[in-house]
Amino acid sequence: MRTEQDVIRYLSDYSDFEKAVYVATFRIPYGKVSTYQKIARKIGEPDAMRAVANTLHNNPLYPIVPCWRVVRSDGGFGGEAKAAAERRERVENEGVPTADGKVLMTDDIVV
DNA sequence: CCCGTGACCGACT
DNA sequence: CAGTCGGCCACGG
Repeated sequence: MRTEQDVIRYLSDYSDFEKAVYVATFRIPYGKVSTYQKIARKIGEPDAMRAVANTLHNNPLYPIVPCWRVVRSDGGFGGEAKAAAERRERVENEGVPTADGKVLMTDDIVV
């Protein structure tokens, strides 16, 4: 369970949409982040950012698939407060700059 | 097939 | 600047 192929194999029972979401997220490099909207665009479903969020919420491959590296467009972390705080810590531990509980959405860290 | 749900977004009070 | 609102969408019941 390390390569992208492993991820796809594990998700064999999931929909193509879900596979695409997890694979795209799997590609986000350490120390960087992406947004629900960008992931949606990447997989060819520009208006499905909401569905992307739902999918990541049920991430069956945590922590193989780094879902915590996906944030809202404004750099904030959604979801339940406690869980959101954990994701924020993880992101900060990877060296991503934050302020006021939000990621500083600079072009050098947002993929 | 319709309906509710939700880790969203942008525009508009 | 904090809320609200309508639009969008995959998924499960």
